[in-house]
Amino acid sequence: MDRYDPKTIEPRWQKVWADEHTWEVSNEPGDERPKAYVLEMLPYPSGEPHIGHLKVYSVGDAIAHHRRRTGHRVLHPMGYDAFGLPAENHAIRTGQHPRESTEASIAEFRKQFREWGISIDWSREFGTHEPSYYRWTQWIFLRLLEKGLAYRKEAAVKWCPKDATVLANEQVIDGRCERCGTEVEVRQLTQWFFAITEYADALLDDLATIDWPSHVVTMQRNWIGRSEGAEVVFRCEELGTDYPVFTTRPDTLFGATFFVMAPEHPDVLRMNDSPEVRDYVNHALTSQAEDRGAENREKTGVPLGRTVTNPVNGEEIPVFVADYVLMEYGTGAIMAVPAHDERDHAFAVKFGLPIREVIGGGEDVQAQASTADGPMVNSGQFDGIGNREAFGQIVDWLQSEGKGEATVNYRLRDWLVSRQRYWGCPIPIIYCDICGAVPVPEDQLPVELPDVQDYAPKGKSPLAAAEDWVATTCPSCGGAGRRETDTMDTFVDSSWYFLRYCDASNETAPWDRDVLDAWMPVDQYIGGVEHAILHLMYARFFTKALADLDLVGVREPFARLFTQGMVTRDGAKMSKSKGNVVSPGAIVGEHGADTARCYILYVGHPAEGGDWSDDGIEGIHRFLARLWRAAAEAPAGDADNPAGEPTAVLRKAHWAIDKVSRDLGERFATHTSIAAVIELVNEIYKGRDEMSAMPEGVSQLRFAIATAGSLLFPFAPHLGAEVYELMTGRRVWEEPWPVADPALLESDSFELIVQIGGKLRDRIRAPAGASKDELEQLAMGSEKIKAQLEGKEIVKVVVVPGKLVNVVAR
RNA sequence: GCGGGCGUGGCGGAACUGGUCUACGCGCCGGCUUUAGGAGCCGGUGGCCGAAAGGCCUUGGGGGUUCGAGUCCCUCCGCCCGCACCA
Repeated sequence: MDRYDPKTIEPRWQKVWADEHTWEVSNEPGDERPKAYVLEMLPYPSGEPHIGHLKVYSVGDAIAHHRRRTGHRVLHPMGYDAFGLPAENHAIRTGQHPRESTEASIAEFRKQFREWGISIDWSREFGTHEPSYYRWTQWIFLRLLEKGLAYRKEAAVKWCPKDATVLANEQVIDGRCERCGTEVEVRQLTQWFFAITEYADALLDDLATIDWPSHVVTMQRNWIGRSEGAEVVFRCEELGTDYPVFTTRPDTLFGATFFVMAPEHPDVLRMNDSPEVRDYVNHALTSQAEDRGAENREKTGVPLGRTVTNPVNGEEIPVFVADYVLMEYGTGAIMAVPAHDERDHAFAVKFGLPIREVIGGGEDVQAQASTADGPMVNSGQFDGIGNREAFGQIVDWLQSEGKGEATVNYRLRDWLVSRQRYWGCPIPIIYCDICGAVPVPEDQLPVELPDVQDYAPKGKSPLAAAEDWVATTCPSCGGAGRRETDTMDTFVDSSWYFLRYCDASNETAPWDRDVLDAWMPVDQYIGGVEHAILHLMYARFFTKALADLDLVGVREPFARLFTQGMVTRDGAKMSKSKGNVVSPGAIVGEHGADTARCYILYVGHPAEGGDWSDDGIEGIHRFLARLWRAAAEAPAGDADNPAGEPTAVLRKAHWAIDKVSRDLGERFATHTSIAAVIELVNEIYKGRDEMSAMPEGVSQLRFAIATAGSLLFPFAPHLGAEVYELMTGRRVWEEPWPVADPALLESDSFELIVQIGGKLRDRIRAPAGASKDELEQLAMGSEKIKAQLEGKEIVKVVVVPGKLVNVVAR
């Protein structure tokens, strides 16, 4: 009883919250409080939680508690993104079923979350690998299929040879597999896709309707990569074929002096299949991303000995194959305008091709491509018109001639969702020789994942080995059928989990529409920036598609997003190879959950990376111990009615209420919130003897201690609850968030800064609430000021009430 | 290269609409307490000069706006993050 001991305090409160189901919220109508859906990104359960988990759930929990205590009905659930490669790779090494290792890990996560005292509604918990969940993942897949948003096609796709599976474009970083870093290959395969590109404009436009960090918005905007321009048809008379190109600069059409095709373009060899061309194409196809993508790389290419016709002036221009043109973007062929495009300029210089300026007033285009605006030149009927206007006029003219039209191009590709892996959600499709790809009927869902002996990928899904499972009957004709053996990308699982939480135990539907609409959207989403494109784009796409299917009532899933920074240790990134990993389990075991949670929120603004140092955590522990001791040793009294003249500690308590409310409610500044409570506790310590000596001081002291516990509760829930109960006998989470008394925020006097010409000359006490005139008189009455102003002419006097008086003199 | 962010003590970092720069913590120094402690408590701590009072300087460098700039503007330097031959 004489020492702060988290080992006894923390389990006691955890038991109260578990026994009373304190954090569960009902879906039944009748609760009139406004709703707040606070959600942290669900963890991927692998091994034990790491320090990043401690951080994200500490931040989210603080927000959830704050919302509850400001009168909201808070949904704060938890689940596990359980399918995925690491568990499967572990299975390949050890033979242990991925379900076993995953569920062991889930059990560990759950245990630690409870030990951390995170306020989760456990009644809504699930893992995405449970048939009762993925049944609905499959159900949604079939809805998308019906709507034409899921489809199967043969395409050149990215293949990771190490993981032996295809990858989505978003999972390829600099030509390498996002997971294992292996360079990806391109393969021609028939795969399942989701038509996310149909939502490209909506995904772009609706960014304006959500409150997200600007860098995430920018990343999504870049990824979607919308460009407005025109498709223009160049005809090759010799082959009798039209070649459309996409350009964002139709105003430069008259400056096109050659034409370039990507090496992958299917017509390259039709144009010219000489050994030289074949060599170039083969070389370009085999040399992969790393050198092809290299910046400012020397341009290479081969002339194809053919020409195409420029539709605006009938000019015949030569055709080249060159690897600076990408097959994936636009049409895989371009019109080259060396005067106004840097890349084309470099190519023209190297191959001695003409450079014709078509927009005047720019730089010397023979030396350098100009991108400046100006009047059109060398452009026939368009000469003299400003290029911006000419843009539209040329498009109109092309359209009327049937040689082109205005189009929009996107960088975004459809989402490839097939994976040739075991540990994922089976795709609910049956192939039949007669009926083709047939959806599994709804009443046969879920298509459960069968057990297999060997998880190792062999270029086809390990599921193919489960022959009893694969062989089935066609739901359409009753003949022999074979199940799809690919599984879905795990990002599909996490693209709708936030919807399932709303109605997690519904067995007849993924959710009830009324229940869903009552909770959605997520009001505050919290997670790492690493998902800025992948998860956050896919989840937005799902929400929009489901809205169009009339299954959800919102078009954006996450109204407000907060991205937290990475935790480093002593300035370095934590990694197993460096051996500098801090395990939350160890820290919590040593210092207690409250200390660990407060420290991680205290080391810096949560949006930025915090630096963990083992020395620093002692300071927080000391502070918590001081607060506990203050409560344990406080003289008896009444904490609710602080009577008498306000003492310094009472003012400090109100100041802390004001500060923490603002920081936690609006600025997410948990570190300065905790600093404010530390200051309050220091104030309590400083004056506790004299205050306890006077009767009204006791109640003010106890009020201040209770306030500290109350304000600390979102960050250190166990100690906050303990201290508050010691002072008031009540449960802090059932109490409203305290409101600062404005009258006590300011003291009755303050230190007035008196400056002459912006330089500090004197400090004097001034009464709070004094008028500008009174402050000015007071300042001018100061002996020091009088002395220094002697013989000078006062030009003007600036008065900032509550702060300073500045005299400008000459 | 393009877009965005940042630069404050020995360290992590505060500073709301321009108004006492360095809150809070770590570290360090001094003291108290303890059988002892790497435990606890109290005090001090931006730099330079000074016994002190006090003075001068200080938010990456330079310039500007202002009575007043960490904060706003220009410029240079440095770091971080995204995008990167996207036509």
